[in-house]
Amino acid sequence: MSTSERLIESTRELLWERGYVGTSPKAIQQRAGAGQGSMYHHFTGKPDLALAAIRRTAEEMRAKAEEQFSGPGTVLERISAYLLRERDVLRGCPVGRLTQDPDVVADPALRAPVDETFAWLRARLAALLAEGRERGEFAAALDPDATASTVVAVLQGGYVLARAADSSEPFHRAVEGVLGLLRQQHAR
Amino acid sequence: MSTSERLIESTRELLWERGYVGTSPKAIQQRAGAGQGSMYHHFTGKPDLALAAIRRTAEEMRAKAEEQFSGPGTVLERISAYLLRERDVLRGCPVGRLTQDPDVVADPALRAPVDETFAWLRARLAALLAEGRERGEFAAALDPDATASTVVAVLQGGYVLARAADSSEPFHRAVEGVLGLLRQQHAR
DNA sequence: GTCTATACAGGGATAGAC
DNA sequence: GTCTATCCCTGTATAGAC
Repeated sequence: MSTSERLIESTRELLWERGYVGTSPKAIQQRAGAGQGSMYHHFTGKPDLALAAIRRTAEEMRAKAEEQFSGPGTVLERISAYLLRERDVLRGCPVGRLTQDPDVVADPALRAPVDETFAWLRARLAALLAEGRERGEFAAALDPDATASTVVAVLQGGYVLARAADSSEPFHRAVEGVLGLLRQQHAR
Repeated sequence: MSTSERLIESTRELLWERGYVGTSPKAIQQRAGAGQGSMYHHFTGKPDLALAAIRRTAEEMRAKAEEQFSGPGTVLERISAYLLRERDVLRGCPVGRLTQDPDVVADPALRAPVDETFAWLRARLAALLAEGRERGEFAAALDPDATASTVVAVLQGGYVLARAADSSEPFHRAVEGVLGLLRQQHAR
């Protein structure tokens, strides 16, 4: 792996673990096994490197979600597969955590990939839910847009609850809860 | 207001805005209009002051939630009142944001108030939901514990989506979505 | 491309005067 | 109780040699 690759990967890890404010160029260099000179040769500075890292993480997150969304089964089955997918719950969401970083949110360039990721997720889930409703899988009263946001929020909030409790239990509860509510829509 | 009071209040604001890592003693002192000496006279250091601030914020959050929970109306009405309460959405949750602070989560003393707050919230909502089910407000199939976690997660995740989009819209969508799902439980 | 040297502000705290 | 001085480390970079 090239030095610039290693720098990006190290930055991705550190942003996930410690956020933007908590990640120093020095820490990045050490983890990547690169010197100062290398880093400032390949990137103009911390924001530039962070941007590359955030873009890649966002892209990866969308790709992984799409795997479940375009998988086999009914809409409810695909949404369940997405929600129940193996996740490193206590580490939280590498994209969602950035929303708590004032320096990320304040910089339009850094916030953009985060914004786009959640916008895409919500739209994709809304389309799925609308398709399910069309097929009679869900009650006509179900609001696809609102419910899509709810589903994404349950995941993001589930991570928060898990980290607060230092246990993945509340995350799984929250997912179970929203799936139960969706199933009731189904069973009517 | 006493100096020590002002230090705590300034810390609360800064923790909310910038998190633990992003908040320096110097910034706290400046906002409080206090010198270094004052701060280190009243508190042993940054963690000590943060603990006082976090405790107070957590307490306040529980008190505000309890206002809605013990208010008038059916269970669904009280939960709706809680979810629809006026909130400063783009600022996020002052307690939930701490879960993204590695230094807070790593320190049992700092994490404790955060943990207790969400544990209390989930238990309180679960009790309400169980009461509603008992009264026939909700389907017998509703799982109070899981649904309680879902409701709390929707709020916490709603904040994440709002900050990502730099708009309170996704927050309100997510709330609307979960309320819709709860109402369907009701209308059956 | 990578290294080392250098710079300078800020973080976080202690010491001692008042 | 509060103030100022001082301390050492880290953050974030720039400069220039190799």
